[in-house]
Parts: sequence; C-alpha cells; structure tokens
Amino acid sequence: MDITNKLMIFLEVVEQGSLARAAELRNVDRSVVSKQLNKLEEELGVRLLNRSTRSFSLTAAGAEMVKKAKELRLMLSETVQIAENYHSEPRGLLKLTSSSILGKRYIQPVINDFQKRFPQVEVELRLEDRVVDIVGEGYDLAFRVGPPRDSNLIARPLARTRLLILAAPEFIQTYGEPKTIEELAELPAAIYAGDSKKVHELLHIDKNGKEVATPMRSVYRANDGELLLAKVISGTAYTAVPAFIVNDEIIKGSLIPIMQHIHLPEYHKMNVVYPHRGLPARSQLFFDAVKEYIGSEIPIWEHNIPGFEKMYGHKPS
Amino acid sequence: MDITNKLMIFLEVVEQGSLARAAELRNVDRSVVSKQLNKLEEELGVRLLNRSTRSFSLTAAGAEMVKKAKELRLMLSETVQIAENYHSEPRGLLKLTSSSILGKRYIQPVINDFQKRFPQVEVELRLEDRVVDIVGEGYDLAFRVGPPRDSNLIARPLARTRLLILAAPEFIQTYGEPKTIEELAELPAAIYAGDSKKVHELLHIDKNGKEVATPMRSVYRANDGELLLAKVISGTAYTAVPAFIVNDEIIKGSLIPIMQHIHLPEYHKMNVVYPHRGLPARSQLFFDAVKEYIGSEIPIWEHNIPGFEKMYGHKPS
DNA sequence: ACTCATTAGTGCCATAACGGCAACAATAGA
DNA sequence: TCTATTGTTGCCGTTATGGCACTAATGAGT
Repeated sequence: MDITNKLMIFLEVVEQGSLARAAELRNVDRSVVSKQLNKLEEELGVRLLNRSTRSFSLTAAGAEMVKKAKELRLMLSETVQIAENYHSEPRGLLKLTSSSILGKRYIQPVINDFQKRFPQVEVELRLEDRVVDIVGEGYDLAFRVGPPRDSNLIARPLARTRLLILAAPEFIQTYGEPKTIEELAELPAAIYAGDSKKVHELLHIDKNGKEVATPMRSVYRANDGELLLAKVISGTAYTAVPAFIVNDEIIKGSLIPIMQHIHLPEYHKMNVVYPHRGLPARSQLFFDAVKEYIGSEIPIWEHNIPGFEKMYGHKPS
Repeated sequence: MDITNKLMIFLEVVEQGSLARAAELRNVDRSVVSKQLNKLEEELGVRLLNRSTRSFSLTAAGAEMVKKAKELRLMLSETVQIAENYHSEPRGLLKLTSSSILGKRYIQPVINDFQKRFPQVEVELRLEDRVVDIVGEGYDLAFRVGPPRDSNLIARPLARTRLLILAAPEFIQTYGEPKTIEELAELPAAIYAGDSKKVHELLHIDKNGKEVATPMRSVYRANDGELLLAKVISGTAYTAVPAFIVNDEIIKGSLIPIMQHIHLPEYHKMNVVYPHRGLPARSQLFFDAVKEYIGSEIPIWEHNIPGFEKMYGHKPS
C-alpha cells in the first residue's frame, strides 16, 4: 500500500472523526487503520494527528495535509473517470442511497433491467431515511426529495412531487368531510417526522395568493410514509403527503383525496444528488434509467391518482 | 502497490521510452514493470499503451492519462514537500549530478561537513558529463555550467566562470609566445568536446568592442577537463578553459596564462538546476553550503590564478 | 532473407507486506 | 468506580510483490 492510499485513510479518519469509524467504513479492522496511519506519519516524518483513545486533534502539518489529501482524492477520482470514459461498457460498483419508499418503489424496479443491459455494473442500494454523508460514505447517487443541504453537492431534478391530502372513507363517515382549512385543522392528523424534517403545518395558497401555514393537529407521527398511510387507512387520521407515497390506495378506494378545492403550493422536486461534476458513465446511465421509469413529464405515481391534474390548484405542465 | 504507484510506473515508461529503461531507472526487474503496467490497465479497464517488444504507442486514453499522471506526480511531490516543511531536521535522499571536475572539486568537499550538520540526509553524487534527464532520473540538484536546456527547469546562479588560455613553459619555449589572435590560431590546441558542446572556436572582443570567433587548430579533444590540462602540461598544446578547471598548476608554474592582454567575454555562469520551485529543505541547505564553499563574490578557484582580475579585460566585480 | 541483440511477457517461487485476531492500556461518560 | 469503546501492538495466516528463467517478438545490421 503506498502513500496515496495511506493519505486516503488519513483523510477518512479525519472526516469520520475516529479511526474506528473509518475502519468500519472501509470494512477493515481498526488495527489496519492504526498501523497505516502510523506508517504514513513515519514515511512523511511528521505527526499528522495527536490522538488518544477517545479523540484526536490535527497537528498543523495534519491540517495542511488534509487539504492536500482532498485534492489528491479529487484528482484520483478524475483519473479513474478518464479511464471510465473510455470504457466500452460501464462497469464497477454503483452505490445508491434513497429513502425507504423511494428505493423500494422507484429504484429497485429499475435495477434488474439495468443490470441486464450492463452486466458489469454491481449495484448497492441502501435505504436510509436519516441524513447520510454522501461523500463520506462513498455514494455515487443519492435520491432525495428537496434540495441538498450541502452546497458542494450537485442536484439534478428527477421528477416533480406534489402533495395531496388523504383520508379513509370511514374517517369521513366519522368526522364528516371538511370544507375549509379551519375545519381540517380541527381533525386528527398523521404527520411525517423524519430526522431532518417534520411536516406539522399545512401550507396552502389563499384567495389573495398568499401562502398560509395552518397547524395540523397531530395524533400520530412516523418517519415512514407507509406507516402514515396505514394509520390513515385505519380511518383514525388524515395526512398530507407527497404523491409518490401513494400506491394503489386511491384506485382501490381505501383512501380518498379530500379538500381538493384548496390550492397547495408546489412541493420539493425529487432530485438525484451526487458529489461532483463528471458522473461516471454508470451513474449517468442509471439516472437516465430511473428518469425513464418515473417518466419525464408526469411521474409514474401520479397515474395512481385519477384526476390529480385538476386537484389542489395545480397548473398543467 | 496501488493505483498511484502504478500510474507513476506508467508515466516513467512513457517518459523513458521503454519498459526496460523504466525498470532500470527504478532498479527493479523488467517483469515488475510489465506486470504492474498490465495490472494498471486491468484496474482501469482500458488499454494505455499499444506495445511490441521494440516500441510502443500511447492510446488516446493513455495520452490523457499521461497528463493526469503528471499532475498526480506533481501533487504527490507537493504533498511530500509539505511534510518536509515540518521536519525539524532535513532528512531523506539528496540526489545530485554534476560534471566530473565540478563534482570532485567543489561538491564532494562540501558533503562531509554537510552530513555532520544534517546526519539524516543521505547524499548521492553522480558525475555525468553527458546530458542527463534531471526530472526523469530523479535528481534534486544538478550542477551545471551554462543555462539549462529545458525551460521547465529552474536555474540559480552559483558562481561566475571565466575563461583563461593556458600553455606550459615548454610549449612557449618550443613555439614562442603568441602575441596576436592570428598567431594563437596557428598553434596546436586541445579543445573540450563533451556530449553537448565542443569548444572549437575562441571568442574574444576586438578593439571595436565586437565579439570575434577565431577557429582553434585542434590536435586533441577530450570530454574531461583534467585530460585537457594533462595534455597542455605535456607542452604539446594550449587550451582555453574555464577557471574552475584549474587547480594549483599555475601556482606551481606548470601552466602559464598566455594572451592575457586580449579581452575575453564573460563565460557562462555555474548554476544549480532543479525541476520546480519549492526546494526541499535539504536541497536549499546543500545549495547554500556549496555556495559558501565556492564563495559568493570571488569563486574559490580564482584564488589559484594570481592576478586573474587584471587578465583578459575582466571588469572588477 | 537471415542473424542477433534486445525487449516485453509470463510461470514459478521466495519473501515482504497486508490484514485480522486477540489482548491490553487509555479514556470519556454514566 | 465502573463500563463500553477506542487506539495500539504482537503474532500469524494470506496475499501481493519482486526476481529469475525462459520464451516469443522485433528492429537493426549484414
């Protein structure tokens, strides 16, 4: 193992905050990281990290070396990228992350065909509803709703996602169908509560064209869309969710879009996020495959909602 | 061995023009280079070189990869440089090249003291009168007379070198002392003939201030200054040489500066040449040590030529 | 066209480096 | 004070490296 790889290990230790986590990330023993770090410092003749068993700090040399190592990593990935540009067939590992539903419904179904077309590509799909470190954990693509939080990442739109408000027929029988926002606000709600966001207010556009936030009376929270739908189907709450969460519930009559007359603002787009320009071919091809699967005009999930175009004040595309 | 080192091997093959020469440079078996190159191509999934047993050509990918590899090499050396800046003591190998006389007379004598001061520095001094590839052969410093041929190299002046015309007393007894350039031109001459330059004409500045080249009647050529002096001491030829070649011959009376009244132009400076800015500490320190040894005003070799300041129309410093 | 010196490639094998395991010391939080 | 976790290091099995020997290819010289 030579100096560049050792520098990459060093960089990962710094970025992950511990040798142990860097080792876990690399799927190697902690001793490997410890020994290679020691060797690096010996080779360079300078201490990079002051470390104890629970923490470390960068030396001045280490801080400067971190910058250099980042440049090296970028350059190395550009180098590999150059080679990949000459590949007749895409190859290598494609490491993807997305939220649970996104992954199961809209990514997983694409993979088999994709791998038939490109048998030399290995795909790893990890469903993470938490905020992940896309760069640090080595993802090629991350599928997300909303803009990325890290401005160093690049986001490319995949599809629009629009909200709708759902209730079960039994819920309506029990509470009556609400006609105004005020009436809705009094009803029990199931809301999404993920690591990074909670939807505890409903935004709508009033008659004057202003965005108004109305608190929802939360009786249930979950970080999984399917859990939310299950609660709503049980007839004990309504929910406001993006359309991609809906499967065939509306078609089957298990769920009914309610308050269709109100004007909801456009929700965040679904994006693909990745670390830097110049996607490997396999990433670009997979992105294209998912986009084709979802549909570039009307997303596939909107086909599960008859008449969706006319609801909630949506403008036709 | 991982990808960076393999890329460095690839680059060296390209720069050296053959696997065999790259192997020689690295002091490894040819099979090592062959195997690592093949591995690199396998890892990148692209052919970099089309090769036969006698030649190779770069593929398009290879050409692009060469550029990248050069950037990587530069970045790696900057990385090592950063570390070296933090060394409390200079350390590592200092690889030097110079011509034979330069090395023996003005570099070798500096090394012991230098290594007493900096015991962690290993010095390799190679005497090469041929043109060497400073970058390709991994030299830290090259000691040269005259400007470097490669504009990517940096030259820092070390000392002035001035010519003088020497003959033995016996030569003068045999041929008489020449009084004009024309008379000199008729006499047998020993001339320097290295790989890169031959001194077969004598330049002088005439009464009108113009540089005039006068052919020398060569009866002897050598690529070593000491060989030239030996021939001149034998009384069978005169020579025109830079002053640093002279040892104690003039003081002992074995050689006499002749034609002192003519005006010789300033000769090339002695330079230290190195590949790029940001010398490692040990290089800078060695440069300083040699400069101090030679003398920053009047070079040490001029002390072997009494009255040299007043000869050949030299302007005082 | 032939010969020859040199180069590139590859199988085999000894050696060195790598990576994992286990044990231990250090440490931060409870 | 205790405990869980982290970083370090000795030891050992595995893997990669590097060298040797051999072979095929090739360009220069005759």
